[in-house]
Amino acid sequence: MDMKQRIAGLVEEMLHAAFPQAQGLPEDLAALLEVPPEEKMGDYAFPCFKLSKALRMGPPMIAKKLSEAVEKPEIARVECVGGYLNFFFNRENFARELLSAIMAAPDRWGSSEDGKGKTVCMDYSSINIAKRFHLGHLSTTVIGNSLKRIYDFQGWKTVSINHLGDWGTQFGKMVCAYKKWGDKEKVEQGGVDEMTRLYVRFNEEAKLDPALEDEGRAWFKKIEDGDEEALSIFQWFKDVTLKDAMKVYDVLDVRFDSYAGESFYADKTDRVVRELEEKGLLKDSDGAKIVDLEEYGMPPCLILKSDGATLYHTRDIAAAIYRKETYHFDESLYIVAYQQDLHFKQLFKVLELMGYGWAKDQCKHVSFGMVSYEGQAMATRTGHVVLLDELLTRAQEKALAIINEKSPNLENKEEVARQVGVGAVVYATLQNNRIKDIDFWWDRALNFDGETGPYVQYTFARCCSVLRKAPEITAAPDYAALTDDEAQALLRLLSRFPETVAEACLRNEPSIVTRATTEIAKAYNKYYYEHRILDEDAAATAARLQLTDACRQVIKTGLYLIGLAAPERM
RNA sequence: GCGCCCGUAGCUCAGUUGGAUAGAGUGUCAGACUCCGACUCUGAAGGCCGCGCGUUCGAGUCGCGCCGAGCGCACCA
Repeated sequence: MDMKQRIAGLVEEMLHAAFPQAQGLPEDLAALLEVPPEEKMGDYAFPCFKLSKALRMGPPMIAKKLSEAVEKPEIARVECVGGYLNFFFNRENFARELLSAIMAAPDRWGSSEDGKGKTVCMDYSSINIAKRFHLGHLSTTVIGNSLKRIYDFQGWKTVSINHLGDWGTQFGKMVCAYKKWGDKEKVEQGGVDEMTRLYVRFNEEAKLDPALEDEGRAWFKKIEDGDEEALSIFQWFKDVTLKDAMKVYDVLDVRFDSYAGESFYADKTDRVVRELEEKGLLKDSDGAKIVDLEEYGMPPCLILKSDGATLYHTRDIAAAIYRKETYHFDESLYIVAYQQDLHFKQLFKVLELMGYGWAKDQCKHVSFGMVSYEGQAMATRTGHVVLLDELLTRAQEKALAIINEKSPNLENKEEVARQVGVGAVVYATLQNNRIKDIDFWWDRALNFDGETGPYVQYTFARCCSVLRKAPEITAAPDYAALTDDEAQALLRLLSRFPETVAEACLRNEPSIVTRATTEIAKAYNKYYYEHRILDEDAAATAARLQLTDACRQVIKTGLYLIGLAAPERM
């Protein structure tokens, strides 16, 4: 049931019939087909401009010649407008075929086998140990989560990796501070906040007593060397941080296959350095070891500090190679803000220079915009931040207040409030192209009107409600009941959903799914408003219910793909 | 200074191998709906698509140059 392909086949037949002698015509006619800007112009349009040269004829004349060539039952009529050939579906036939195709496997509509046998690694969320989970981490987390679901739906094997930021001298200082002034109870209770307090105190005291710095570094060295005490404290810090983070991941319904972070690669960097050395890529520069990237127009990639310590790049090179060797990925995505564009360009180039050709076309930096708070950059130090658990909590409270007002008798209010409140936040994050910067304002974030997550969820609940109220119908659906403009507009959107999901996957752009799902919700609400679904005509009602059911299923899929729940009542 | 990215309605944004009269939401104003869920629907107003030049039958889309904003540019991650 791919109308686009069928129209393309039809155009080919028409071309043969009208111009049997023609040479040099385009191969892929489906790629030329367009969706007209307005519905009244038809369901698909074939622009004849590109044929003009080969046929030595003006586009309008070509359109006219073609339109005389063929008749088909699934096409009601063909119109020539300027250089366009506009196809109008046989509406009843379209409704019948499309709904049959969707209902054959409703929860799979939009899925594909494009990624069958292929593996994709995706690095996202990647939180730092001993730091609060704030708004700045939301984009990577929800974009990654959505892409995981989209790739999965397209048949890929997905490996989601939370590349923890758990390496660096600050952790030595933190352990040192804990040994000096820490309290087990307080850390258990206060979690990340208590660790931050210890770290801040360390830095303050180190200003007065510079010897502390050396002590902190010594503790990090102990972590590196696997000292039992240092390691156990550090591991405990990690556990406490992750426990906090898990609460947020649970609320968001986000899962990872791996938590191998920077420390995991600490013992894999020697090999990287050795390999770079052997391949003659390493150069000394001011006591540090670098890979010179000047001929590629980039600053050098720093591999070892002058004190011999590894760097971000070193561990990322090790991680990329490890992932390739462990998962044999066909694609490896890094869902990280655009600030790190250069970092990833350097990383991929160095891998390529090392002889890992796959880095060039399989590793991709999926970058996204920055988030600011009321026009200013967020800064933990000054307290100008939006903490994620606070945002999610407030959104849930707002949702609960609305539910108490509108649906006081709802059974599982708390759970629905979570789905709707969190849905509003996640939806807003995935609504625009990911490259766009986001400026956060509380009033906007907590507004559930207009094109929002709750609007789409509401439409889903409305579909469920109609289906619950429907009587048992044995009559076969009468698809002639779905030939009106509103039903057809909705059917068109449903029919294009599969190509939309495929495009979102190809472009690593969840917002495409967000918007397509919203369009379907809008079209359903308009249909619902203009037409009575349940009436005396059983066969017509059956058709309208099937449309409602198909719509419900596709909205549910769309919501799932961007990481939102679909409550049946709200 | 160099590099990357962005600039479309008051605001937030769609618009991708160049294609028909540039579209949504929001806000403003005006309406509809006694109903299968009023978190619904309709309409109006609102545009030198940052500016200029070029390529083309055709440019919001491609190229070049400018202007403006953001990000980045070696021992943090």
